[in-house]
Amino acid sequence: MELNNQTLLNELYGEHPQHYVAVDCVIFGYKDGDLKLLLYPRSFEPSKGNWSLLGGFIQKDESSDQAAERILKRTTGLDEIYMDQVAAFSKPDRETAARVISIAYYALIRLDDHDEEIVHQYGADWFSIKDKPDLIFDHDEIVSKALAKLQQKAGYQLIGPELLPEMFTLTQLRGLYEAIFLRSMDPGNFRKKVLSLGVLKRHNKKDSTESKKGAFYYSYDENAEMPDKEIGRIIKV
Amino acid sequence: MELNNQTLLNELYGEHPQHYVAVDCVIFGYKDGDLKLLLYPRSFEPSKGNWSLLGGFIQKDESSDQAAERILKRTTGLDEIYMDQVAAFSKPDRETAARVISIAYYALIRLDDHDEEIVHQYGADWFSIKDKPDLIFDHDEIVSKALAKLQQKAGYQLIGPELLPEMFTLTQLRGLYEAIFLRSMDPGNFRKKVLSLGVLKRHNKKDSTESKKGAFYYSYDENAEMPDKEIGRIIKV
DNA sequence: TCAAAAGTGTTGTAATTACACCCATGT
DNA sequence: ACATGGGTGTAATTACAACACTTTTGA
Repeated sequence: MELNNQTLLNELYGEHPQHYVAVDCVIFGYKDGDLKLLLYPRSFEPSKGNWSLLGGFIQKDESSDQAAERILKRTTGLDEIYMDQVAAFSKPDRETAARVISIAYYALIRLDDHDEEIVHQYGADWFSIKDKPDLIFDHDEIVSKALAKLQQKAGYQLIGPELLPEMFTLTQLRGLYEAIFLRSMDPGNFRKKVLSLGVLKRHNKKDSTESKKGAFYYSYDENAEMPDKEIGRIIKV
Repeated sequence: MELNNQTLLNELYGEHPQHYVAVDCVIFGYKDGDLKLLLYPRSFEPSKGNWSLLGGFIQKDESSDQAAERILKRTTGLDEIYMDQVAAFSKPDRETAARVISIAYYALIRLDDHDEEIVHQYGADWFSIKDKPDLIFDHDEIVSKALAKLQQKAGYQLIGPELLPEMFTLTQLRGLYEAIFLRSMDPGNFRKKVLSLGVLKRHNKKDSTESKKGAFYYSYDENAEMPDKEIGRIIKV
C-alpha cells in the first residue's frame, strides 16, 4: 500500500462492497488404479458433517496461491505440492450462510508420502473419483472442472512424478493415466509414446510386486529437458 | 442468505478479512487481419491516464459473470457477448492503492456491430495485439493468459461467429486464425480442415470485396451439431 | 493480360491405432 | 505348465504439411 491518504482511498474504493474470499482445494491422489479425492467432513454449520473440499479463507497479505499452500500444509502436513488454479466460483448464493467467493485449486499428491494421521485427525478420507459422495454447495461442480483441467494438463505434460513414488514402472504410469482419463489405453502404444518423449530415465532395479517377470523402474530424467518445455500431446483428447 | 442469526454468522466468518473483488475484461476484436484489444485510459488515481483493461467491482448480489456482463454492457453498449473466465489474480500488491482481487475474463466481439461512440466516450481505443502499449499493474500478464486461453479454445472449437460478421468467407476465417495464433497458415489445408468439421453452411452469395474471383460466404450451420459437441483439433498446437 | 485470391488435387511423411507375438517367472 | 504382465514389432489407417495447378475477374 503506497497511498498514505486514507480519505482518498475510501473515496476510490469505499463505495464498493467487500467479500469473503476463500480457496477450495481439490486434492487428487492415486492408488490401486484409482484416482482418489481427499474429502473433509465440514466442521461447522451450515452443512456440518457433510463431505466437502478442503477450504479456507484468504488472509490480508497473502495471495490465493499462498493461501492454498498454507491451508494444504496446515491440514495435511504436505509441502511443495504441485498446485494449479482451476477457476473462481462466485455465484452469490453458492454458500448458504454468507456470500463467499471461492478460488479453486487442484493439488496432486503422492499417497505414499502421506501422513495418514494428520489426514484422519480432521476426519478426512480418500474417495475414488468414480465413487465419491455428493459434496456440499457447488463443490461437485468444482471437482468436475478440476478433473477437466487435470486431464488437459496430463494430455500435454507427463504427470507422474507428482502422483507416483519417485520411481515407478510404466505400467503404474499407464494405470495413473487410465485413472485420470477414465478409460483404458493400449499398453504397447502408451509405452512407446511416453518413452519417445525422452524425459524418463530407466533404472536397473526392477519391480516384481506387480508382475512375475518384473518391470524396470523409471524416474524423471532431471537433465533431459528444461522443466517447462512443451513435450507434445501424450494422449489424444 | 438463509441464516437469520447474525451473531452466529459473525462467529463463523467474522474473524476473516474481506476483500475488494473486481473483474477485468480482456476485450478481443478482429479487424483487418489483426487481433485487437480494447483498452481504456484509467480514469482515476493511482495510474490515472495509463492504459488498462476494462474493469469494475463485483457488487453484493451478482456473480463475477454477471459483473463482467454488466460492466461490458455499461461501457461498450454490447450485450450477449461471448465471455470466458481466464483466472483469478490475487497477489496482495497487484494494485498499488488497495488490495484488490481480480477475476479476469476475455470477451470476443465483432468490430462491425460495435458502437464507436460509446467506446470513444470513455477515451477507449483499439490496439493491435502485436503492438499494444504497456498496461498498468499486472494487466499485461492478464492479457497474455487470456490470449493463451483464447488460442486453446480456438484450437478445439471453431471461433468465428463470435468475432466475424454473421456471414464470412473462409479467407476471412483464416485471417482470424492467423491473427489469433500469430502465424500464417496454408490456405488450402485450412480450408479443407475447417470444412471437414461439418459445421459450416455455404451460402450462394459471394463476397467480392477481397478478391477478383469472389468467395462464397459461409455461416454456422445451426442444425449441424449440438453446440457443445467436440469437433476435434483445428490447428496443431 | 496478368496479378491475386479462390478453390481443388497430389504426394510424402508422421502419428495413431490395432494388433500379434515372444519373454520371464511365480504359483 | 500356464497365466500374467513386460516388452517389441508390424501393418493399416489417418492426419498433416507442402505445394502444384486450375479458375475467375477487376484493374
